[in-house]
Amino acid sequence: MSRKNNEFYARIWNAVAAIPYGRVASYGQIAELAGIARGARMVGWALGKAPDRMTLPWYRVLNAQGRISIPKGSRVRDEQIRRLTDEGVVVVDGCVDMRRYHWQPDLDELVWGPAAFGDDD
DNA sequence: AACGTGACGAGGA
DNA sequence: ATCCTCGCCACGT
Repeated sequence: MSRKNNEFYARIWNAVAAIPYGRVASYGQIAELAGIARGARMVGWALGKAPDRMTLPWYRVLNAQGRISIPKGSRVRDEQIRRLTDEGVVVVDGCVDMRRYHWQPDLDELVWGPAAFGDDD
């Protein structure tokens, strides 16, 4: 913040806010959506500084492997698992099945557009 | 200006 | 599959 990059954070938060309920996205994915290629690390950093993290679906952001990146023992990690589970996302040992919950904007549009429902397989 | 840091990611051992 | 190393980007000291 303090710098013009404030807009840069806004984009990240905006991208995070775009993640649909019950779905998850990776840091790298959010970075790209925010226009910051390979800026995955920045996403996590920005989320930590998010002023409105209470209303932001930060918990829907995981690493590319579908694994929660927040260290164990952290109160926040526990909250993330709790919130995801509350949305119907199955979390096992801090891991989520990306094949099932990964948010794919393109596919999402394809699925929700026509008439199908979001549950392949 | 330089070096270290982090809620990352890809690739090699 | 797990562990380690290196590359990335922007920030903090």
